[in-house]
Amino acid sequence: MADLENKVHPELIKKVQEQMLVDEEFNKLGNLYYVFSDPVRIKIIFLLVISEMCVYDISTLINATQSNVSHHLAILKSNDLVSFYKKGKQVIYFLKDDHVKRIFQLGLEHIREK
Amino acid sequence: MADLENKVHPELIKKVQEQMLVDEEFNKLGNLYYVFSDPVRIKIIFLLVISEMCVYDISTLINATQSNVSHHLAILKSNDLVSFYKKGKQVIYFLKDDHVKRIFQLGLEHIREK
DNA sequence: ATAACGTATGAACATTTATTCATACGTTCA
DNA sequence: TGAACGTATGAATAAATGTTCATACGTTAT
Repeated sequence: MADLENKVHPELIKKVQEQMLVDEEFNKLGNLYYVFSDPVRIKIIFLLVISEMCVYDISTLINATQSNVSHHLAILKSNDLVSFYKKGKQVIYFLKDDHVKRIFQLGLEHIREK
Repeated sequence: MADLENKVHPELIKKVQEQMLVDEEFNKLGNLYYVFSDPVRIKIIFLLVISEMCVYDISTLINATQSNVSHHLAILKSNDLVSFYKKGKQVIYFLKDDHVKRIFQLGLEHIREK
């Protein structure tokens, strides 16, 4: 009988392979968290957790240029985390999904503990 | 009285400013999610959610080079998401914190819905 | 002591990313 | 109609990132 202590662990390998996700799922997960990974985007998410908001207010609150905020909102939009509606000249953005709020809050818990 | 419909929204600005996080917290959040944002690292996290594991097994299971996995583990380690112990020649990595597991699972729920 | 094994690390390169600037688009109001 | 406002977009640049390769480190077994 092979000395499993000193080799790869075949029983573990097998167990994991049975539940392995497909690459496309890992990529989607990566994209989702990528959106959260930038300080400017996290700030935008933080704001939208509190309330829907127009681009100008977002720019003001996080001290970023309007252009920069627009670029980041485009990323949030293309990853389906936000949607928007128009109100006169303004574009009001809001979170599409409650998961976004929950992921944000879990992250906040994490960095605040210890 | 100013026409608030067509200007910045001062009452919203004020409300948000009262709960605004400090920049350091936003940066920490960004770093946390950054770790999740790469497909290779997400795969590693997925594996460690299932079980602690040595570097060689991780490399095998996700089809990556040992060097690549080591580099990514270093990132996970420096961001305090994993820890490790040694067992002979092997180094066994494990998740330090249950939040990591929960964040992963929330993300998975998100991408699977709809 | 030396070889074999599992892991870590540094350098180099190609790619991706964020920010800024200039400008265009669409809506409202005069 | 034209000016002002709010927003979007493309190009350019600088910086950050991921992967590979070569090699070093530490442990075990001969």
